[in-house]
Parts: sequence; structure tokens; C-alpha cells
Amino acid sequence: MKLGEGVEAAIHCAATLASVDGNSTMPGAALAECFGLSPSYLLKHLNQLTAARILESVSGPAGGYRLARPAERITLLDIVLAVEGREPAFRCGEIRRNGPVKIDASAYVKPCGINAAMLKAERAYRAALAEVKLSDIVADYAAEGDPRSFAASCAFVARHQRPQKTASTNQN
Amino acid sequence: MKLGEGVEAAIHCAATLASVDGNSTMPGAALAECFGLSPSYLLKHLNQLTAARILESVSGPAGGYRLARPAERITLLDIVLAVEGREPAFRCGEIRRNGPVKIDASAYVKPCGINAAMLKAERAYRAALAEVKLSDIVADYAAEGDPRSFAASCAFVARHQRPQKTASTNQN
DNA sequence: TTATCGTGGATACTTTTTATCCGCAATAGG
DNA sequence: CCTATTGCGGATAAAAAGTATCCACGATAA
Repeated sequence: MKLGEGVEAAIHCAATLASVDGNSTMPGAALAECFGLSPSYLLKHLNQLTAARILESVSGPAGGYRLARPAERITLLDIVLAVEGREPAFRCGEIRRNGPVKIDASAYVKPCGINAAMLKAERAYRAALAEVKLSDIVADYAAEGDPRSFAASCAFVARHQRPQKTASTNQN
Repeated sequence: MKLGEGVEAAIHCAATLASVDGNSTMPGAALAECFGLSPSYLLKHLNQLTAARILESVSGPAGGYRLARPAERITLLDIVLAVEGREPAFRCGEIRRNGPVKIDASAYVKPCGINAAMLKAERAYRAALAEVKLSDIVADYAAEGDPRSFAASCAFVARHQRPQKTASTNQN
């Protein structure tokens, strides 16, 4: 069981985007620089977040990414599912049918108990992730993190964020 | 997030071994045949279970595998950890340090809040798996499964299990 | 002595993950 | 209109992990 590195990148980027002003955006290249990630690959993950309607993207100069909704309504589960996919970690291959003893399919209508147990565990996993909001991550970072690194993050965001022309209803 | 196919194989094999008599053993080749798996690869997983002291192995003719302890004291978590490894699914790469803004290491003594949240979710996952005993899986299979496939499984085990010479204290 | 079985290493094949590149569409600013 | 910047998508490739096979070896029951 392993999560791709994109998950960590996606969560950090989303947390960073949570502190841009109003409807301003931040370019993907700036986010990549912020965490020392390869820009071209990070864009893939940002794109997945956009497809999942967690982020919004703006093309053109002064374009970039911003959160599609307030950080209070984005959970870690949203991000993990967007990047890793929605399929469960355990996939039942029904290998019990593959044995030498041939029994017709009617003997296997009941779902496999092993599968049920594994899926139940994953529901617990997802439920725990769903309880953590992106705003919690940001608040924790602001409260528990070192003031120097927090200030540096804010300065970096302030330096790279770009205001948009079109008016927006949610002023943060 | 994805689990290897070995997990499914390992659980099915362990459940099968739960119904061998006394201290009898069952060859790995028979287990592979039972689920239509490649024998040489399944042995790797059985070996991992042996290394984790979930199974015991006996060499020589009439040798094979058996549970190292009663099925009531083997959980799905034991098996999953033995096959997939004990490392958490999420590994914090501390990418927040990789940015262009250089801050000395003293600014990052606090563990990352993202990491904490992800590990907490995985603890919930593991706790759910730890609650399911191998004996539960077997009992569910006997009670809920189709009588035909259950009978076929029992017959297969009875046909391939091999009694051991050395006396054992735990008669199932 | 022989045949069967598990162990461990070496090796190869396949799939997934990670990463890069390029052309395209969108668009802000001159 | 023109140009520069940015996101989007596909093609491609390199790296890593997962899957699978084989063989030499030690153990052991008959």
C-alpha cells in the first residue's frame, strides 16, 4: 500500500492557494518553485484537482490557479481521491473461482467476505480523511508551525499571486 | 493507493490453512492450485507470512505450511502488514523545505500537520483491519457462502493436507 | 538413496509512476 | 492585431515497483 508523491504536492499546493487574496490566482510554475517540484509534472496533479472541481484555473497572462470553493469546504479526502483515483485500494479478484474445482457461477453470488472487510477498513480510512478540512491544515500551520517558515510562505504567496479583472462574490 | 494482489492471495491461503486438521500441513503448490495462482510467485508471499510468524513451514516430503497460531489470534492487519510492509502509505517528503526561501532546519522541528492527519487516517484503517480475525473470515465463509463452494474447499483441503509425525500441543 | 518440499537469489517481464516536451487554445496588455 | 504568458492535452520516455519464472541448495520422510 503506497500513496503517490502527488498527494503530498497536491495538499501543499491547495493549502498554499488557500491564502491567496480574494479571487486572485497563482501560476502553477510558482507553486512548483515553492516546493522545489518539477513544474511540468506538478501541472498534471493540479489538473486533476481542477478536473475534480477543487481548483479553478485561469488561462493567459496573470492566469493561474485558485481554490474553487472556500478551504472550509475542501477535505483531505477530496484531494486524495482527486489525485489517487476513486477506486478502492483492495480489489477482489475473486480468485476463489479460479481453482481446479469447477462450480457454476451461482455459487458465488454472495460477495466475498474478505472483500467486505477490506472495503470496510477503507471506509474508515476515508472517513478519517473526510474529517480534516483544508482550513484545518492551514490553521494548524499558522498556529503550530515556526513563525519564520509561515511568514516566508505568506511572503511567497503575496509575491506571486495575481489579481483578476472579473469581479468575484467571495472576498475570501 | 493500491494494494498488491498478494494480499488477496495471502488472506485466502491463510483462511484455507485455518481448516487443516491439527498440526497437518499443506504444500504451497496445492494452495497455488487451489486459487489458480502462479506457484513460484505465491511462495514469495507465503514466505513473507512465514517470516512474520503467521505461518509455519515444514520442509521435506509431507511438508508444507500451517498456521503458526490459532485463527482467532490472526488478524487481517497481521496479514496485510506482512505482505505489504509496515511502512505507512503516506510518507512525508518535507517538500515545504525544498522551496527557494532558505530557512535553517530549526524552523521545521514540528512535524508536518499534513503528515499527522494522513497517519491518523491510516491508523483508523489499520484499527479496522485489526478487528477482523481470520476466524471471522472462515466463519463467515462457512455461514454465508454457498454450501457447494464451501464443501469443495473442505474437500480440497482434506485431499491435500498431510499429517506430521511430531506431536503438537494445539489440536486446532 | 531418492523424491518432495521450502528457501533464497538471480533474472526477466509487465505495469505503474514519475518526468519531460511540444503544439494548441485562452487571454491580458500594448 | 500582435505578443507574451499561462493552462490543457497528448505523445513520449525514463525510473521504479510489482509480477513471474527459474535454479541451486538444505531439509527430511520413506
